Amino acid sequence: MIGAVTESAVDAREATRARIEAAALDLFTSRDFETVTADEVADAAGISRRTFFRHFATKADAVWGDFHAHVVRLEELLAATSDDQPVLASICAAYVEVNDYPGADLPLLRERMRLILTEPALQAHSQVRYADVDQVVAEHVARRTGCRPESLVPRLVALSTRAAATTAFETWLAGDGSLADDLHAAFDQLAGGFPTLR
Amino acid sequence: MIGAVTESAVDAREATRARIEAAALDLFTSRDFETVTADEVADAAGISRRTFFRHFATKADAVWGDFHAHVVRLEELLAATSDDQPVLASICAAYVEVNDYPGADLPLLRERMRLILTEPALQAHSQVRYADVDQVVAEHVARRTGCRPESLVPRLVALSTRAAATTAFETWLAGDGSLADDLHAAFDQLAGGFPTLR
DNA sequence: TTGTGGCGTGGCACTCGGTGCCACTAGCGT
DNA sequence: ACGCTAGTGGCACCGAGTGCCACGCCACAA
Repeated sequence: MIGAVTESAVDAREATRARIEAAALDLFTSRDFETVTADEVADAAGISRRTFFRHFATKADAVWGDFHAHVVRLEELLAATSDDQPVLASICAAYVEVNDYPGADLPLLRERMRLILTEPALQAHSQVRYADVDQVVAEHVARRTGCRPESLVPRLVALSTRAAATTAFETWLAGDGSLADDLHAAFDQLAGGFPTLR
Repeated sequence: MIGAVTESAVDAREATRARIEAAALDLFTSRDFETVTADEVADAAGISRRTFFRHFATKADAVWGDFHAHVVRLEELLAATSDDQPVLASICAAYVEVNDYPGADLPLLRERMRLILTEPALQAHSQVRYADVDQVVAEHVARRTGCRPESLVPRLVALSTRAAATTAFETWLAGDGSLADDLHAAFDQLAGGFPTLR
């Protein structure tokens, strides 16, 4: 193994980060998000309050794993799509792929999403995180359609596909099907202009 | 003037509320939202910090006028729509109607929306306010389609029409056309399943 | 072995948003 | 004149987040 010693520092940092994340999710699940203080999470993770905020800029951020990595991955998936595929289909496929978790991680994902979608403070915070996703999607649409990312169609596609993804998460949480199926169902409705509404 | 005396109490309350709102919008416009403290807004409005938080639960709430009234009005407009009209058309019409401001108020609306759409803290806060709108729209769609408001189509229509409205506000802010036109353009794209994307 | 420099950490003090509590005052009806 | 009510200001408090400093640990060089 190369540099096993030098890795230890990084590993330790990642380990504490994971401990904080686990402790936070645990506490936020057993009680309301707002009633849990940062001190309590820090105590449960065995670190100081100050260190908690060195690992996570916000109490809310402890709920989102490494979300930035997901955004980057989504960007790569979109960049790799073929131009033959319809734009909406490429976005749907990318959303499905980036949310393709191994079965063992699904309970964790459920809890995360339940918190984000139901706790008001987290729901508010999500808007800021999702803004990055919107920008990535809008740039992809702009690339495909040849217009600016800030113009109507790219922005609308970005926001409404995210609406589809959010709705899919809602129905996934309420039921017991697969997330991929729910995503496809929502995207089909959207791409078809809501056929069931005449 | 009729009842000038008895009205004075209510009028005074509404007047201070309006003063706070004006002072807040003024300060948030001239500087960043986050750098303006509640104390400064209170001082500018000639009231105490404590009183500020009696009129507005949150610093962010001072930016939104009487938003609850708008939600109620939207609900009434949706309830009054004819069943002959396609669902999306009725929602579009309601959005257009509820955002039909007199020309003199447009600069104010522009400033409000610019803040809400660009300042991260306000963008996050907006999610909580818009959740009420989503619920009202979802219930309307549920009424029209005969399914539960929490099911896929009502929720997706609610979230994606709000996405359309948000996008319309973005393009309206960037350009110099009418808000109604931008709303119609966005809703047309959405209802047509994004025809320009093949 | 002995520096020495970097990095993660803990503790402290501070700002600011938001809340509960109490006391004061002005207007109103009796 | 009396009490009632509603709006207000002041105060103390909590919790999120930040800047600062000092400590300890580990790698690396002499």
